[in-house]
Amino acid sequence: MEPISKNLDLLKLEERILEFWENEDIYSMIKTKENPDKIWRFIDGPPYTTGSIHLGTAWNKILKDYLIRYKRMQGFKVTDTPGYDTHGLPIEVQMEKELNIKNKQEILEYGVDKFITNCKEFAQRNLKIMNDQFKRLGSYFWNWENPYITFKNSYIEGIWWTLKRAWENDLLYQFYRPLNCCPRCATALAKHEHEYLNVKDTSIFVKFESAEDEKTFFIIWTTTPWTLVANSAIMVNPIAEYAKVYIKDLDEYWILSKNSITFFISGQLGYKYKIDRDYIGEDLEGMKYIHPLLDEVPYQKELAKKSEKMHSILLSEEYVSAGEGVGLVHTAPGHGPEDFDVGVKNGLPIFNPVKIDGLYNEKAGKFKNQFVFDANKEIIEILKEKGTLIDTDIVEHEYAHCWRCKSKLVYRATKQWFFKTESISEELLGQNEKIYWVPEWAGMKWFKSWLSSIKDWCISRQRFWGIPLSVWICNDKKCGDITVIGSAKELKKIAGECPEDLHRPWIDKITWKCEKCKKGTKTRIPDILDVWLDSGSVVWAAQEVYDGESHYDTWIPADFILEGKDQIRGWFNSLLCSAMVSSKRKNYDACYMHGWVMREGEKMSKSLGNFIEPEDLINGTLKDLQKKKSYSKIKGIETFRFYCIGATQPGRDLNFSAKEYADTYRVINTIWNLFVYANEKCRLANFNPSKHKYDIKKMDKTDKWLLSRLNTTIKKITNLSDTYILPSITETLRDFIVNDLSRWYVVLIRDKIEVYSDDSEKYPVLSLLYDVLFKVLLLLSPINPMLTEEIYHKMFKLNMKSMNLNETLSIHLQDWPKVEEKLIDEDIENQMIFIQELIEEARALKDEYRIRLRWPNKKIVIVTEEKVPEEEFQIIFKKTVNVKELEITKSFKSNEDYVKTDSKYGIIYLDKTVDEDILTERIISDLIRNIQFSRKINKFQAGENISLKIGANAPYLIKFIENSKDYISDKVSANEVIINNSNIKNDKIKIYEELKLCGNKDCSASLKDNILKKLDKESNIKCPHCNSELKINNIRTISFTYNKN
RNA sequence: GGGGAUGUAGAUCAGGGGGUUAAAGAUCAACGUUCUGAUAAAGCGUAGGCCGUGAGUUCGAAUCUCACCAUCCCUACCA
Repeated sequence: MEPISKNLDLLKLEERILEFWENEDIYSMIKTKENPDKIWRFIDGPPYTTGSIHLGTAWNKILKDYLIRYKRMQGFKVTDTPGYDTHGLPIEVQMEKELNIKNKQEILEYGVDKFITNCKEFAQRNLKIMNDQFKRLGSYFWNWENPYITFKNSYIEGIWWTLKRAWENDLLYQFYRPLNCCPRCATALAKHEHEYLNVKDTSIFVKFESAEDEKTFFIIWTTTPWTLVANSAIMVNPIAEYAKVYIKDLDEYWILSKNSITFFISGQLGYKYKIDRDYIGEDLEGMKYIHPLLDEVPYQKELAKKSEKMHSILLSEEYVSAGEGVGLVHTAPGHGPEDFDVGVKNGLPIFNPVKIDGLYNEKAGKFKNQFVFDANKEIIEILKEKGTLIDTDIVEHEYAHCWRCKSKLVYRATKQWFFKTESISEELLGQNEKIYWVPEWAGMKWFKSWLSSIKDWCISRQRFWGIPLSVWICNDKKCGDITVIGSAKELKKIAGECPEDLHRPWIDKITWKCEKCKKGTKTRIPDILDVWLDSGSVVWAAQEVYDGESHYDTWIPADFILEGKDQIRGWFNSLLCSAMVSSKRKNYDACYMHGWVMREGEKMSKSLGNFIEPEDLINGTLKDLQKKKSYSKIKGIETFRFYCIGATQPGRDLNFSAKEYADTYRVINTIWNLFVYANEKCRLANFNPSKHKYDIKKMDKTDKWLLSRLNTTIKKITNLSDTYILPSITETLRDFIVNDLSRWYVVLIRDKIEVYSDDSEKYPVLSLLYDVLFKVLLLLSPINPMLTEEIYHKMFKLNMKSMNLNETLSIHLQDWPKVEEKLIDEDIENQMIFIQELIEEARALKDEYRIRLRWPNKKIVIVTEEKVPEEEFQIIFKKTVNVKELEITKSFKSNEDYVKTDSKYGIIYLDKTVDEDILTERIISDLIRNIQFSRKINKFQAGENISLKIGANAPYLIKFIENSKDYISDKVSANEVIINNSNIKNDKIKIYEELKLCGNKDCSASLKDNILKKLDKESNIKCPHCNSELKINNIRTISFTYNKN
């Protein structure tokens, strides 16, 4: 057994262990050990390879790492393949920044092939960096050499398989409809890519002139003036009340909802008015108006010819509420899903004059090539000039933005490809019921609610760096036949060729003669796929990485996945949807959802400057930690590992606080100290685990209690791990190690295992402690893999045979400890709790009467109705409270010798009287304590002998010392004790100390420096223990001296 | 607008399918003190809470119901 360093330097320790794992290739030993028949199928949700990881990513990987390690120790073969999301806007946007490219057009000018190559390199570069960062977290035994990467051909083929299956299942279709598009990225976006941000917009009230009645206007309100260009109709609610109102100030008639008359006309505008006539909404149907921008947008005249209903009032009960606004809703079917709905129902042309980059096209007339949001102002100006603008308002509302570049999105009708997820909503909900969610509400509330309002999933994007849609369409207009390709092999078969790299632009070159009409050419549609489909299909797309074969149809659902709450609409959603559209079954059985890492209650973000990177913790460079000196030691990642696993309930945000993080370090330090202590005791005793054994039959109750607690703890942690209740694991383990082991068991066995102890139990107890500590180390190893590896090497590795276990090079080749049910004894645990409570109360009572714990008392009487604890627990009580006699009874008659306290278990009486024996023990224990302390200050080793000389200035003290001579020499390792009849002089050659005692003989308490200092300055100082007045000339002294070493 | 989570000591959080008990827990911080050859460790004690606010159900509510307020999140057609 090697010594363990008293100083815990986690930074160096971690680096050493990581190097050891690397050099010895522990990972391949783990893989060799795994049982191929018992698989725990875990799927890593892939992070984007956009840069370095932050604390939230670290948290995520550490939680996963805990379970990977745990399941391995339980004998599972674990799918430990990490993944990286490499496609999509996140990377394109970053790449554009790097290349100083401002928009899509510039990419085309730069060259798509070069751009794609750049993106791939960028992804690979970041992947390597992130790989190293994850490994540094201690999440080391993963298949980092061979992660699944979404840009690989084999992966792309997996996604094509999804498309083909969805096509065959009739769940893939193309459709023209309004969708939110990002004008900067020039692509359509799906619902899960919208980010709602609060913005202030100018809203306008506009009057549309009636085409039929003179001086009559329809009043509408909108926050998006730019959509007026494409206005096609006005909607009203058929059953709401409307009115035609005469506006005296303007000498004209307005039609609007009755509700809005008062607040709007007289309230907001201050006009005098008179109601001319009432309408019910349906009365208004078919009334015609003149489009307010007819001169500027001449195409509107063309449109008017296409449908009778253009520029007229339509009815919609669903989308118009008369309680809001003015009750008439401006409708542009090309710019809103509801407008679209109503437009289609009424046979209106779907007019979208906006290009994908947000600029108007030529059909917008005067506004051609203007950016829609810039046009707002001009439109308002024009309306003002025409006198049709009634009023403007600033409204603050939430508006959808691009998740990557934060541009305001533009609703515009466009032709896109969709998965029919809305139609399978019921099935999705049904599958969700069968998923085991932690926390339960993540699935049964959040995800359920998401799935119930699910819309068809728009999967096509008008971009470059992504998986190309494997859809080829015949360019013959009459034919238009569609082929969906499911693999590279299939493509080669049908087209005769297949590019080496399946990305754009190479894939775009693949065409073939239409096999249906024999005239046209099949050409690929230019779109790429929504990046969320990439990761959504991982279960089969990464099949090759998982087990070396591509067999998409036979995929097996993941046993477990774990991600943050943003994945409800992200990965959790895309996984389930892509499995359902392709295979009509679910692809994960259990799902753990965690929150986000917050900092002092705020979301961490680069813009707020409260962003923490794992390196800040590892190197101890976090400012909050440098502020306090005692925090400056906290380095490395092990503290964070322990902290983040237990810091918060499942599903809740982790509010990172430097203080709590530092508190966790104290726990780690206590655990370390515990092992240092045990290690030292074992070594001093020449403890040999294969020779010295404990025998369960001969054990006392304290030891049985420890084994019971250990097994209770193993059982609990095993249960928590199996049911994925992660946060309670560290709490349970901490409680056992710190409270039961360090603060209680070690205190009880201290005397037995001291170096000078010749207790017959010494070696059995050491053996038990050793055994329990090893199991603890195993329980801790998935949480703190590096710390435990170090201790394993120093203390346990060479002795594994003695515990009937194989000696392994790493602790991570050991198995999870088994619960020994028969050792769990509830009665013993309860009795111990009971006696601990009593001990606390009794100690508090001594404390109240200023009786030091090392001073014995004659007797304690406990009056209680509770069951009397067994003899052994009473012995523990007597020992730890330091009392000679304990009586537990149902009734007791007290006298003036006793003081008492009421406790929740009964009344505790303490005999506070002092006789000669008690007094001797008091004085001698104070003396011994002082000698011990002095030895320590002067750096004497434990067990190192001294030659001691003691003197005192009172005969009774001399007598007591004489009587206890042997006892003293034992305790302080003195091979010689000389007792002097008077005080010894300080000769400065030897170490000299003295104790000042209270002059009250029955007290004789040794006085602390602060009391003595006070006594020097002022009179009327009372002894804190006996309350008698202290006088300088009455103070008694014991002095001692011993050789320096 | 709709939905959800959270609200318990100075801080961070447990608990809570109503009630053995007059008394609501933990950890950290504060204060006091003890113990100690694990020693830049550890223990004990004290103080600190109308369990967000207000109603309701009940013999009895921190716990169940409703409303409201606050924080955060999700969702959405604010036209």
